[in-house]
Amino acid sequence: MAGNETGRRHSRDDVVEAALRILDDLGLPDLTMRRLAAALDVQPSALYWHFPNKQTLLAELADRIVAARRVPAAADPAADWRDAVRGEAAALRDALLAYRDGAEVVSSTLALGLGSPETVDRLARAVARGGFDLETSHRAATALLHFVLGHVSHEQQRLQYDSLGVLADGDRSPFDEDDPAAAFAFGVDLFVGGLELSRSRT
Amino acid sequence: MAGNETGRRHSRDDVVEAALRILDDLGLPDLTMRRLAAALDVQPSALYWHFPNKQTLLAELADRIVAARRVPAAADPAADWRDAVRGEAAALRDALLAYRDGAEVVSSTLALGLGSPETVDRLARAVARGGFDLETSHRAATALLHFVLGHVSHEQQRLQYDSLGVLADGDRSPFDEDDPAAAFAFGVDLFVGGLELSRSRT
DNA sequence: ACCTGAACACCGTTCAAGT
DNA sequence: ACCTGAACACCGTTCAAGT
Repeated sequence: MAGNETGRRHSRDDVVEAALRILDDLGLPDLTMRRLAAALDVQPSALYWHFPNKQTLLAELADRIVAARRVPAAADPAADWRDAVRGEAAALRDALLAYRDGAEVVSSTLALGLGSPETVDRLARAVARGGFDLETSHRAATALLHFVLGHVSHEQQRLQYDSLGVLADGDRSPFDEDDPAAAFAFGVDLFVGGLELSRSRT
Repeated sequence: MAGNETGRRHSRDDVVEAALRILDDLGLPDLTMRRLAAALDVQPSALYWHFPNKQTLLAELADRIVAARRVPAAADPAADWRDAVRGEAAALRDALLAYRDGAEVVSSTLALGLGSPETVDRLARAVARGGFDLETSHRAATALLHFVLGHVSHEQQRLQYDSLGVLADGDRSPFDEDDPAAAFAFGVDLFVGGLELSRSRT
């Protein structure tokens, strides 16, 4: 149950893996230091030998979640920059969806300035292949990232509600979306289109 | 200190106003039911006569924060739809910035499906003035809303860091932005441009 | 209509001490 | 190198009872 069958003590990696398991099984609100410690059969204080605090642990989880994303086929340097941007965005969405509450975990550590800048950098590089300057690429990338995180957070929240059966049929807010993948693609295309237009105007 | 100088007991409105004061003075993490009760000179349990739980209280705060936004001059039905969208987005940003952690409060209640759909509806109506169908307007509005909330959350997070003096000079991540208002306008224009392009293609 | 008092079941974090 | 034991200073929420 503790992910370590030999009687040995835990590594930092054991802690992270147990945390990811709790996150995926129970969700972010139930990922507490005390529950994590119990899953590892140690006292809560033992976790503070591996991580200075919970935020740092969450940042590590966020990094692993986004690092697990596939490299899009559109990363092919010969591919059109629009497809590169679409591919990066889709890969990011998939990675966030791979863990329960993944978008929230990544959002929170991003807001705190923790976590690596890799995520926004990759998006910015895809945009830059359209010939945009650094600042434009960067601004577009952060705007797109905000959309992706907001969209997937919302998507995952609905998953939870639906599984809890909280919503009576037809009790859904108009803010909800029947086809999340299509709504996502539409949003991404809005960005791509906006960039395209801004270029054709210079 | 309790906002009620007569010896009378508190109304639901008193509770909300005290909560908004704590939010603005101390921030969302310090807005606890116990602290709120102390500010009103009542026991924590007293709050549960006015609100069933903390989430409902936060939803009320979120509604008040967004309801306080000015109606943009561009709401003039004769104005260009692009300016209407820009105006709504800017008014929303201003409203969120008016309270400490305003964007986070609104985000959290939006994600939970609480709070009124007014916010996304207003944006959707502005978009619809460009002649887009209902679904397109709605999708564009939610995408734009996600950008606005993500952007302002990040902006407010940085305000907090700066005021705490946590960041050594030049220690800022490339995800940060020197001119938030310009970056915001750029992001909004990306949306507007994308919509414009999508229309010119039909 | 609005609140008290007391309790329940939790949190994250620190720190001296142990092996 | 990794963990225990005990504590500190908190949380949100419930519920019977009071005025």
